[in-house]
Amino acid sequence: MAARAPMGPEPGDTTMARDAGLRRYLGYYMKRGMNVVQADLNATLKPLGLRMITFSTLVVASDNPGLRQAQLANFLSIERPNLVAIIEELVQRGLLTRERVKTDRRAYAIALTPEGRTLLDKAKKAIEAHERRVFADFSEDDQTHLVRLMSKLVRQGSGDPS
Amino acid sequence: MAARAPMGPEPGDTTMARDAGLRRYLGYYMKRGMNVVQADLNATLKPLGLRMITFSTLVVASDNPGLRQAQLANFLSIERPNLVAIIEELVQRGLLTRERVKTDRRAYAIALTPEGRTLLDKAKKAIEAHERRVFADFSEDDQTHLVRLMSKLVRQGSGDPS
DNA sequence: TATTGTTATACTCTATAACTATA
DNA sequence: TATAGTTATAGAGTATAACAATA
Repeated sequence: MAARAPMGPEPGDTTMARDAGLRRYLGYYMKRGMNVVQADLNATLKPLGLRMITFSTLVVASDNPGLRQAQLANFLSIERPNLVAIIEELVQRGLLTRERVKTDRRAYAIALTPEGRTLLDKAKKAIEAHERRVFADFSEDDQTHLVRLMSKLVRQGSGDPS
Repeated sequence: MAARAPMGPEPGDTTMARDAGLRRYLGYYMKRGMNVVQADLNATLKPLGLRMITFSTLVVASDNPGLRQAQLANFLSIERPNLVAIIEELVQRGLLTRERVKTDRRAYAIALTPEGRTLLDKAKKAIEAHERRVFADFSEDDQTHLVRLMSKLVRQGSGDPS
């Protein structure tokens, strides 16, 4: 490394600033916090061959047996076209069934197979361990606060004045 | 729509569950909150021709004049290859300069142009309005809590026991 | 040998338009 | 005409390997 110049910062001098300018924004803190959660979540699900969206799909399909894809996409807040490959993957792996609805032959009813149930149970345990790990420093109050604050954001985003 | 069957839920019945199974996870609340913030942030920056990453790049470059790309990528928590196109875009638009470092001819020193400064000032004002809008329901205490909780996550993610 | 910036590449996530078959 | 699922496509975001120039 070159010797320090006798006066003033040399190019690339980083005596302090770094990301200080970004720490003025609440959104920056949220992004960094979310990155930590998401990285650990992905690492948690990887050994099970799942991602966040496939895990969520199994959870919602499990809670709403017989759901149609359009409704499933709606509950998952993703576009219908993007759900197609996800469903296809889970059906191919024998985790979901996709059966024609008798009363509407356009639609498919989605449901978990026994194998899907088994994997989902395992994944839920892994996710619960993941949350205990990532939110280890969170008191009960912290957790309540987090849910309250995030819910405020979601209400704000939906234009709901309640 | 078909008449309701006399007993039991028909396929696709959604009398209650929806995403209830996901609401057991703190990460789900964070994801949904983050989605609201990010959607409004992107809409805010779009008229200025900026994205979250280009805005952040201008902020950090502004606070650390003469920074090298590798350091910049480090501060922005992105991989060096992914910064190349971002810098190139901002240089092409006349917002950044990229000059060879005299003492190390491998490296470039990044700095804002006057045009970059002007746009950044405008973007900062837009982002501040965005944060007032999105976090409108947040009290001072809420904001303090949010920063504290997110910082706990970041410490957890970095393995920092402090 | 190691580092800076770069190229090439690939995978995920997301969004839209348009098609088909049904309703 | 409208809806369910699908196809094709395109844009971001992110990650890794490998190269040329320089240290």
